[in-house]
Amino acid sequence: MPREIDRRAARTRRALHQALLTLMLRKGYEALSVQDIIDEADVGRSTFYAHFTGKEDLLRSGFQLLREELKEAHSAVPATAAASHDHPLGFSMAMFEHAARYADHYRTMIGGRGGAVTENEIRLILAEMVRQELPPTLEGDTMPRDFVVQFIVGAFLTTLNWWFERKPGLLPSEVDAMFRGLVLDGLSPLIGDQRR
Amino acid sequence: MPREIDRRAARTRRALHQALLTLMLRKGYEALSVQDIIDEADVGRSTFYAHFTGKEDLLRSGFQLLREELKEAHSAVPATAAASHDHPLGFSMAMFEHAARYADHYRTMIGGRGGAVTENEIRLILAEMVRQELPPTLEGDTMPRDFVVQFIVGAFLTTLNWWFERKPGLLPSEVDAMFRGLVLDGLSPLIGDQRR
DNA sequence: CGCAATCCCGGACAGGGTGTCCATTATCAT
DNA sequence: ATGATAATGGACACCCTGTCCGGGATTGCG
Repeated sequence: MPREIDRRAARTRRALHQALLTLMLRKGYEALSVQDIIDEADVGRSTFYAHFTGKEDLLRSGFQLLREELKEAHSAVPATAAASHDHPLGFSMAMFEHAARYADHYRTMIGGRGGAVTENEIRLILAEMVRQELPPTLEGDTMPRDFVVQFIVGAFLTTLNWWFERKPGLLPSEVDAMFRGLVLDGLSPLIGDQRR
Repeated sequence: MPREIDRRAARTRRALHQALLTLMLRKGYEALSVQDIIDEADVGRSTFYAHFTGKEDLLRSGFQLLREELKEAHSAVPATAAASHDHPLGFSMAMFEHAARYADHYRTMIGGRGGAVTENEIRLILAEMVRQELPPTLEGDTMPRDFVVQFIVGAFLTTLNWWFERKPGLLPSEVDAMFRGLVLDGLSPLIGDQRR
């Protein structure tokens, strides 16, 4: 059974993650200090460093959580009409569907001001996820693969930002269709154009 | 005529810009302190703050220079075979040709380790440049335009990185052709597919 | 109950970076 | 020569980082 004493530590970690999210939404990532975070989380300074080595460690750890949550969501709610499992871009589709559904969650990380590090961080994480889930049978050369990943991530972030800032009225399903269209239209000439 | 006294100030600024580039290539941007920069440039602390408000100010200013240099290069050496002036993506093409020719210069900013801030900074600058030079007559809706910009910037950075890290033997002209192919193939379905 | 393990806390510390101010010196224009 | 503009070193107050330690609180277990 999970020992109570572990749960205490877990709760502290969760409090810190939550504090980071809250503050990022308000001030952005760059402007944040460890001081701010532990104040928000109401946690001692020493305690923070007992769990994480620094600010970026906390951030990475947070992304790790999001990532696991994402993969789980993808395999758990398997076959959406469009984001089928066997489509080569299925995972990316599912990823965006997830983002569209939990938009607030994503807005925290993408929309927050001063997100220089944050946005690049997100980009890297997303890219890694997309790359890992891309079927290895796309093309021979390595360049197209890298580019496909970049393309998807770009479409992902651009579409979300566009939604948040320009067309907040749209429904998740509409934005989702937009994303799908962009990816398919733009990517078809670059990959084998399988099914479509 | 330009007063000698102004030139002195200009030389100081140039020294600082140069120092920043040199150090970025060696240590990346994040790890840099103002101290390092003024040491490298052999300039007093107070002098630095007399010209710039801080590290990022210096960086921005450096990008500003690059940007002017770029626009000048584009209009001065007008009609390359491929990057014609009247093609809707002409400026982007010229931009990449420039990057391919002065690869070392770009490698400094893109390749340097720890380039989190840097890379996002570059992304923003490039995006702004591309956006401004895109003909306003691409599509009606605003979304495709944002996306086209993102697409181009993504292709730009991805291709350069791929070149630097994976295929350093290729000639600038070959990489250039690759970039052009990617952009045209990927973008044709999204814009009016003009000429091609 | 009592002991040990585990976690959390506050405070203190050295080290380094930042941005500002000022008095002083060097360089240039006329 | 003289006033204007630049550059300088140094000092200062402030904030942030990581680390360390002693003590207090909670939990697991005999």
